[in-house]
Amino acid sequence: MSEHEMQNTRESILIAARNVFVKKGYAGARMQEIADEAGINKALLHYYFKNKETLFEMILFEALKTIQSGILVVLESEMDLFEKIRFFCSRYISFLQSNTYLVSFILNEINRDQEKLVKYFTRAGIKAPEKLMIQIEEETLKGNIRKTDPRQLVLNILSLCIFPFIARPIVKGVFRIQEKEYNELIERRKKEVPEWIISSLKKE
Amino acid sequence: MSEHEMQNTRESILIAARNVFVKKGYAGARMQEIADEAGINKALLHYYFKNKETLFEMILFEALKTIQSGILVVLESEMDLFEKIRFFCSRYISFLQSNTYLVSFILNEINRDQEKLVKYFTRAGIKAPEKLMIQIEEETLKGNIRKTDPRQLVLNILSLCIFPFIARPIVKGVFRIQEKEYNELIERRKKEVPEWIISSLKKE
DNA sequence: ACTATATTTAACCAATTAGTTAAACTAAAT
DNA sequence: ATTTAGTTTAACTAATTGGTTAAATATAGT
Repeated sequence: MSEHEMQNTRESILIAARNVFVKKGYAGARMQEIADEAGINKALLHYYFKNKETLFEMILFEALKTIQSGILVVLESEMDLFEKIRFFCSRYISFLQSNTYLVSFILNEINRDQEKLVKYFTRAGIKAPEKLMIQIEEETLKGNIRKTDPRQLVLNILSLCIFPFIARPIVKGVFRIQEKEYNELIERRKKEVPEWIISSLKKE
Repeated sequence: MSEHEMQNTRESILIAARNVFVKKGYAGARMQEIADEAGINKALLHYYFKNKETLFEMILFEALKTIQSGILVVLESEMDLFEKIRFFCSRYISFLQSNTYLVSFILNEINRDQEKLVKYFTRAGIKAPEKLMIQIEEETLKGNIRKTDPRQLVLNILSLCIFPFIARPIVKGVFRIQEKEYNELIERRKKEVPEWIISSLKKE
């Protein structure tokens, strides 16, 4: 087998495992099911990953690095405040659209070992967005925006971007929205979320 | 044993189970651990609840009914729009403050059996808030508020109220916020969330 | 006192499951 | 041709776990 095919196998295991972990959570996931979904057998699965825990942790760590390098970096960039909010929200939602597993994967384990989870966050380079928070304080001082706790603003942005992905199955069920329509609804939020945020910042 | 003590045992099992399910999820929860946490033995646990699944479903159903009767009813009341938004947000956050287990409990199983979960929601009487959505449409038509998709507004309210409870451990960890301070931060949101929502509704 | 029910103890079973092992097979690389 | 590494098959083990059972004990209501 070529090194290329080896990468293929490895990759298909990671994707399979990711899917199973998302659907079943860590405790509910079965190594056999992961092997099946990857189209291989259990022996080979253990040949690549020595056990369930390291497999899980590798995926988690990859996921966090993806989040960090894929979007959170935007928060430290040099744009002005409103531009940054618009860019970030839109890009964050796009990012979650093409990485739907991410939220569920992390959410599933959020109550399991919180300390460990936070350690992984920091090890993946995820930290409070200092640059953005300073910008907010500056604009507040200049009187350009309403007096705002930067942490609340960040929390609001994250809430509005992420929650619709978390609550998707419930909202779809309760509001009787089809998958396609729900996706369109999310699509519109790329433009709307930043405007809602900004209108809450503007002085009345 | 009196009927009262019997109720006590039953109740302590439900609370114990709830805690264990929140921390470990359905698959990760152990009947032995639930028994231990309830201060009884496994035999007695099965004497009260015939198996893990029914125990879990009873708790889930109770939780959903609590949400429905505790807060969602507000959405169907006769208040005017802004008043309703203020009342609802504040009350929802209060409710989650005193029922912290609720969000985690539901979240843990959201990817497990989505159809079943939605069935439970409807059986608990949880449905789209027609009254509120009509109010929004009316106010939009009257030109009192910006043109707004009612479903987006509901989603925004839920996002801003619920997400801080979901993301608590991560936000605390990443922003280095202590439990007490985080609670104060949430406390402030009771007044602030509705104002953010309302300012996003007002015409510029 | 008698009954019915709550509770404990302790052993047990059957099924599941993470992980192991060893032998055989395949195919690329040298 | 030989080596090396990926892969399969198939059986196995050791531990865990949901659930059961039966006998003994406790206790409240009658």
